[in-house]
Amino acid sequence: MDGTGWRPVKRTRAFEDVLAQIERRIAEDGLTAGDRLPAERHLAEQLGVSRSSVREAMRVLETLGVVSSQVGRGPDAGAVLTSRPDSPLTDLLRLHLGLASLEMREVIDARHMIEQWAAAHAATAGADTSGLAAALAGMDAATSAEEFVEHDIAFHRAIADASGNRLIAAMMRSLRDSMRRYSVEAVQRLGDTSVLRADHVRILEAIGRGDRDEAVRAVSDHLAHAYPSLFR
Amino acid sequence: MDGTGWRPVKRTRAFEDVLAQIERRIAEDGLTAGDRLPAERHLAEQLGVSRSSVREAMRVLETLGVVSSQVGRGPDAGAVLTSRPDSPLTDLLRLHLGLASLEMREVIDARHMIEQWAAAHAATAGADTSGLAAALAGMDAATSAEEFVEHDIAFHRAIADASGNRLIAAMMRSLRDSMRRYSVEAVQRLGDTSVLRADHVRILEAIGRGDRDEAVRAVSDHLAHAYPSLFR
DNA sequence: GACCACTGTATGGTCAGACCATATCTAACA
DNA sequence: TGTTAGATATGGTCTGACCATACAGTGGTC
Repeated sequence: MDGTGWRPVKRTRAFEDVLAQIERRIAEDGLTAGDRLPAERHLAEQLGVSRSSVREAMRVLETLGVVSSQVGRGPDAGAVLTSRPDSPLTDLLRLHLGLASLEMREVIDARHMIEQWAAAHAATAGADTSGLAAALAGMDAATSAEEFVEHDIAFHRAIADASGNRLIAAMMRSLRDSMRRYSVEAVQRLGDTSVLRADHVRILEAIGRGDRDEAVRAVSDHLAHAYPSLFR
Repeated sequence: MDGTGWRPVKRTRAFEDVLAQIERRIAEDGLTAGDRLPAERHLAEQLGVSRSSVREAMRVLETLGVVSSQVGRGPDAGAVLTSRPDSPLTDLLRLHLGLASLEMREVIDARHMIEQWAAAHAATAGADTSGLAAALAGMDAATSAEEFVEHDIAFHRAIADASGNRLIAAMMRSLRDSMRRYSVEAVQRLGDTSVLRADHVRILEAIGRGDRDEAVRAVSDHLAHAYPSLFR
């Protein structure tokens, strides 16, 4: 004991204080996407820290998809609150895949779970399937694996968006984006995409007529065809 | 036209270069959790940028749960690669809930999806249920809603961990952490927790005897009891 | 030899101040 | 009225300094 009072292990860093203050203000003032934060120099003065610390906090918020910074002057300049949960999720997954702290198997399992959920909800909600049809046409017209995958992504993305849950849709987009390269390789390895095409048609039709169970089965079969090595 | 050649809209910022370089090195050198990054000053010199820019990149990586920084000297000091997808996910969800860019309904739907998946896989895998039983005992002994929720979180977390998918388990933990406050209110509003207890016992037993379908149903019923206002 | 206190040093954390690039605003001017 | 030139506020970057921390070494003491 030192008799001077006690200090817990962790000192909070200056930028963490800034983060907490900003988060508090967001909650208290009810700030939402589109609202502006004070300029870095003003925040630094108000909070009694250096501009560097404010900037580090800004980087964190930007990384989390909560603010976006523009230079210059005027109503659109400075740090503006945004709402982009996708790109942080994508970065997160990509980096952790790179670090080998996640295996592709786990990512594909997660995708399986989300795709089934989204297809079921899209079918139940009687979603508009014109976007799906357009993506399908894009796949038919594709002349390279990369191009095919782009439209494939658009197809599955449309299902997720149609599910009506923005969080789950964001997860879906991030998963798909972070495994884009792997998908291209999978398509190249497969060579023939006619099986995938048939799967897509089956999914589209099941959703179109609101057949939930068939939509779920179709998605499941589709993933098994696309990544045969990962399914027993 | 200015005749001097053309410049695309977006200039990359210095810290973004640093990020790209570090990510490249992680991929090329096959760095994984536990490996150290060069010191900030060295990185700054190697990459030809200021230390501030390196620090901003570090904040980003730290936010994404990829590095962790320690001061001091020795083998454990400096920036060390880590693997914590949980805390970034939690921060992400908490901030976006605060920003009202996500609704609680969406978060609970996502939780529903993940809980069902995890319960099904835990049941199929014949998971050890001793952790679940311990959490159940903790809930029985709890004397406040906060305490109850802590053990409740532990219970559901154990199911997610038993599913064998680290990504999905991380999603589960993050979802649950970000809605901790809401859970406490829900328990207080409910008053009597005997219904929840019965649900937990039912889930535990279904997983214990490997009854996948019953586990899924039990989880679904449980969430309906816990958040009655969000289920039709 | 074993232990302990002191000093050195590499690390991240923080700050102050300067300058640049950019985008808008303002006022003078034609 | 339209245009242009300057003023200004913003983020982006750099430099250099100093602090706090925690280990590495060094030397002394027992």
